[in-house]
Parts: sequence; C-alpha cells; structure tokens
Amino acid sequence: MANSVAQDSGESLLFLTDEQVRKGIEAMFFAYRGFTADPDRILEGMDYGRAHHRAIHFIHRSPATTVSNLLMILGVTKQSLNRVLRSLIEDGLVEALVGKRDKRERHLHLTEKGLALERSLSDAQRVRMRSAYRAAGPAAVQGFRQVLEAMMDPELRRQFQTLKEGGV
Amino acid sequence: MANSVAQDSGESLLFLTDEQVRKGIEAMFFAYRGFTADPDRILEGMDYGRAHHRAIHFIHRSPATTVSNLLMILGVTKQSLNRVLRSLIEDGLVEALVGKRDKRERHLHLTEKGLALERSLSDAQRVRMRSAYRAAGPAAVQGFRQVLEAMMDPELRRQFQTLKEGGV
DNA sequence: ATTTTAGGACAGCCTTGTTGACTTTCCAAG
DNA sequence: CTTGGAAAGTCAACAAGGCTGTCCTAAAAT
Repeated sequence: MANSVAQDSGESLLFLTDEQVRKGIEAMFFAYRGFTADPDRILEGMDYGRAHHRAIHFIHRSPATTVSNLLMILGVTKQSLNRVLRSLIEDGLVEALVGKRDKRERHLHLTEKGLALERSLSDAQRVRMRSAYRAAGPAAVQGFRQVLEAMMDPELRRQFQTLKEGGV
Repeated sequence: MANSVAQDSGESLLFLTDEQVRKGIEAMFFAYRGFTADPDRILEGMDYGRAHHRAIHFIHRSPATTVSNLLMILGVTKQSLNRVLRSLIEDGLVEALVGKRDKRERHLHLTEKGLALERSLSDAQRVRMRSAYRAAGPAAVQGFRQVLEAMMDPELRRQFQTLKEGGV
C-alpha cells in the first residue's frame, strides 16, 4: 500500500489512501458517541431524549424562533418536532407565544426551568469539548472546524453560518 | 462577552468563550448529518438502515470478527445487532462461519454481494470525506483527527486505536 | 458434573423518525 | 368583499431501531 506516502503528516492530500480516509470515518463515528454521551446521561431518567436536547439547544440559540424555522434547522418532520415540543411545553420548559403579526406562527422561548436544563446540558457537553480542544491544541481546533464545515451539505452549511453570526 | 479575547485565531485556548465552544458543538451536529447523508440515501429503498451500514462497515474492517466483538465495537445490545445480522445473513450479504477452535463463536464475513454494497456505501462516504479534506487542507485534517480522538470516551478511544493498527 | 460463555430467538417496551389528513390563519386575484 | 390557495401548526397512526428480560442450545472451562 501507498501508506508511507501519506504518512508524512499529510503534506500531499491527493495521495491519502482509502484506508486513511476510512479512519477519518471511524473517528467521526466514535467521536460522535462521545459527543452525545454526557447529555444522554443527564436526560436518561427524565422523560427526555436527544430530540428534546436538540430542540432546547436551538430554541436557546435563537429565541422567538418559529416552529417552521426550527424544522429547517433540525431537518426532521413536523410531527417529530411537535411531539417533542408538546412535552416540553406541558412540562413548562418552553413557552409558545402566538405571533403578533402572523397569528399562525408560534414564537418559542425557554422558561426559567428550560434555561436551567439547557445550562446543565450544555455545560456537560462543553466540558468535554473544551477538554478535547485543550488536549489537541489551538491549531488542531482550527482544522477541526474547517473540516467539519467542509463536510456539511451546502444548504446546512449556510444555516450553520447564519447561526454563527449571532454567536461570534 | 469576552469574544474578542478568543477571536485571535484561538492562540489562547484557555480563553475560548462558551459561545465559541458552542459553535463547535453545532458544527459537530451539522457535519454528522452530512456524514451520514450519502449512505442513508443509498440504503433508503433497500430494506436497510444505518444499523446495517454500521455492521457491514465493521465486518468489512475486521473480517472473521465474532458477534461479541462486534457488540463491543458498536455499543448496542445483542438483540439490536441480532436483528440486523439476521437480515443480512438471510439476504446473503454476510456469512457466519462456525469457529474452528471455539465452535461457539461465529466468524462474520461479507459475501461478494456484501462486499459490493460495502463498496458502494463507503465510496459515497469517502467521496465526501475526501473532498472535505481537500477543501480544508492537510494541516486541518491533522487537527480534525486530533480533536475527534480527544473527544472519544477513553474506552472507545482504545478500540479506535486498536482498529487503526490494521489500517495505517 | 457443574458452571460459564457465545450465540440465538422471542416478547414487549420506548424514542424518534415517517406520512397523511385536518384546522386556522393569511393573502391575493377575481 | 369574497373565495381559493398556501402556510403554520396539530394530531393519528405506523415503522425503524434502540432497549430489557427471559429462555434455549452447544461448547468450553472448572
């Protein structure tokens, strides 16, 4: 195999072997398990799962967002989101305010209780993220983000970048 | 917020704001969707899903692996894997050979048909991966892998590294 | 001879994805 | 002004794929 060619710190990307790309794929698989592990642990036992976490995350990120907007970001169907949203609203974590201008729309907000859960979830996830960043070093973090962004579907990348603007 | 502090290309990781780490989290979420999109597209319509893909991937990666070994790698329960494996065997994509030394064990292999599907799945995924690598550049790829590896649970990291040895 | 291990089968549950039918509201064309 | 279509949201019903738990066989280990 032409392993030795690409082994030299990846100076010549065009010669990356299939095996090396495959390792990237596996790394992605194992890392994602780690990535979701901490929030999953917190959610288990409560009646919630990953779907609730995602909804909470993005409502917190973009307060007063509508259901449709959330649908686009999450990439699921209306009913999947609706079920999750209903339980969050019933439990008093999320508030849905009828739109002023367009009464068809519901503007979603986290309540105090919702904010508290969001904080505990994202704290846990950030701890892991931050420690991975620290272990890998600043340059690696830069590269990490570049590759992730290049890996997204163009449409998702635009949404991601739109979200970014508020944040940075 | 202290955004300006960490804005300087992450030279000082200890001062990365929560917002910046949060963006890493979102990047991971959106990138994973892209990561699974191509195989999902291929699988849809066939009777298979992501679970089948994962099994096929790791059987191809470690031929003659046993069921227990696969269970550890995938991190699912016997029943979850068994359901998947049964359909793959019935459809003639996977062969389970009784162990020579230990007849309790089944050694799993892909058949020609299984290899063909594996190839089409991993080709699709590699195309995306490779183009992301190319877009981000060699240094970024290095960093990408470092952060992913640091993000894994220690136990999974060991398994990942064990798998790597065969490959690199 | 007994216990442990690898694997398989089956029942039944839960989360979260899907589609499709149904309101309510808004807007624009007649 | 009305009416017809599009958009936002709700709900019912189903499927995939996780999970647990139990029971079974065959082989290995003690």
